Amino acid sequence: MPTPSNLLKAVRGTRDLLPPETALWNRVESIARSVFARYGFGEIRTPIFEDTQLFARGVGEETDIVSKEMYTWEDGERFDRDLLRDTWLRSQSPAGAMSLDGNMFVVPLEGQSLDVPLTELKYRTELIDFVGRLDVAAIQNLRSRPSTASGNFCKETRRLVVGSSVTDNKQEEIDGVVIQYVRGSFTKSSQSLTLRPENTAGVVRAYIEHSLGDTGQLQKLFYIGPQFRRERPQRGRYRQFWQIGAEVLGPVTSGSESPLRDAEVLEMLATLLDELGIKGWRLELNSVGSAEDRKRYVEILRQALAPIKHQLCEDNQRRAETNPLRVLDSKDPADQALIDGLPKIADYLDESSRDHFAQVCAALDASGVAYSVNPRLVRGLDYYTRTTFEFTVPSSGDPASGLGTQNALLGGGRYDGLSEMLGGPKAPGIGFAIGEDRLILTLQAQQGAPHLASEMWETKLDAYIAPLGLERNAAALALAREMRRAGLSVEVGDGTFRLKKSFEAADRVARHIVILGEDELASGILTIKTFATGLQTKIARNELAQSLRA
RNA sequence: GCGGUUAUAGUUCAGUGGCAGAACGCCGCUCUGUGGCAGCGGAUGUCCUGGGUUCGAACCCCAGUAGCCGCCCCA
Repeated sequence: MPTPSNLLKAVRGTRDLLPPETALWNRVESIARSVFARYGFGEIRTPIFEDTQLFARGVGEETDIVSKEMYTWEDGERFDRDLLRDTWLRSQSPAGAMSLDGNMFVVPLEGQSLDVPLTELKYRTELIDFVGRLDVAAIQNLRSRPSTASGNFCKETRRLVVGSSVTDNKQEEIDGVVIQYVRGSFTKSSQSLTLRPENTAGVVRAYIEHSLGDTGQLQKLFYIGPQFRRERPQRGRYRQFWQIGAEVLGPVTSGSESPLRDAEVLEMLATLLDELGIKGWRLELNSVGSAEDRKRYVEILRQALAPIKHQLCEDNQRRAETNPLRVLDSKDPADQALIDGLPKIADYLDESSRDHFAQVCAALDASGVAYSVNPRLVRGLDYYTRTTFEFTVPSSGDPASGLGTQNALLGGGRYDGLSEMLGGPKAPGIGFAIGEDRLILTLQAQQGAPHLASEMWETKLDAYIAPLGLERNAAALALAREMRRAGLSVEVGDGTFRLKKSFEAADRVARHIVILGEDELASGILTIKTFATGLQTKIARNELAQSLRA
């Protein structure tokens, strides 16, 4: 398709879903709703954007999702330059730098005029008080100076500020740029918001906010909706993607911690995939233990990796440093033997976690749900504890997949500490999220084009009304209203169409054509033709709906 | 963020320096109130954008943008 530069298009990583494909989406969602209903889940709809802190604390500040893949912006930002200038004049300013009471800002050493909009000021948290950000012009200005900042100046500045607690009049210098931090008491001027990158944190936030735990009841909630991550698009990965997910959580006394809940969720997913008609799915299961188990294990893993690291591929060497758990996920064939020799997390679980996992497996065995334990299955999000799982379909190379290299259809796990991480009461839980985009791709690949064609066939309308002549248009719409109110699906043509054209149009979209000409209007006896049989009959207007329904 | 690849009609695509093309779809006619078939005719283009080379560029060169696929990472 030609893509002229002045044409507005869906932005990178987003797309339009059009009929008839949307029929498939609706079918998937209605099957999901019906399964969830049978397991006692109710629907929850949380906002599409939340306070950035929710994801920073819930998902994990150090995860890739939070550190570089979120759509985040400052909402309600205000910048009153006159006020800033006044406060600056009143402040004690160290030589070569400018200081603003209650704010942090950055200025080149040579001392520029303050008329240049050097800073934007933002309220962040109580601890940090304020975060300054160079505006675009100022960054370019700094970059063009030979002895000053490099390309990641902005990132570097942000990290320094966010990561450190600010004391009065702290000052530092980076590449010839003085950064001055000052405590202050500005009123709140903006809030950092983020498009949700996943929905579990939002659900738990809502659970806390509405004191759902106080009901004493186990909460079973499902959601269907878009999520957002700023990733490079790829097969089955979009920047706005859809997830179907569910969460089971509640106070311990409601049984939320029971391994039965884990098994029930897994068994429900098996049922859902079967009812959707997904073929060849596999359930992979593991336990990552408690938060403490995990921390201990990561340390042990790090130590085990240290002596053999140099034998691993480049990617894994890096992972060994930054995120040892990811080494376990590596598919590099040369490294498999070494990876198999690494300590297994199963050996470092405490007794209750081990026992929990054994009971989950026993319940699955009893319900006849097939699974395989994958000791290497670790999840990227910080909040997971104990049970983690993934459902996959046959991977790349297999045409039945449709997913390319992304063979995970859904993933999830237990998150016993998440509520407390967000400042809520103890509320153990387990949940999952299905990548709906991937689910659809898989269904399309497995069921093929004939399925989609039949989907269209089912949506053919009951009738197409062909008015003959412009004078019949009004009567045609009136007839359509009558029939639609009787529950029929009807399309109306236009009186200017030649009858031949009406027939062609009608055959494409409807099962019957109703001819509405002068004779028909006068007599009240309508002419109906059925496309499938080619039979044409005359039917009294008041018997029409009845006859077409048959 | 990195790599590969692609970009021409509504769609799928052909076109390796010399008039902008095919198939399907769309519109019309053959056929004034009867579709599917057939024949004939027609309309539709920023050849992704900008620059360069050339008498001449959809085509060659440079840069950019976007799609797709993969890597990183992750559901």
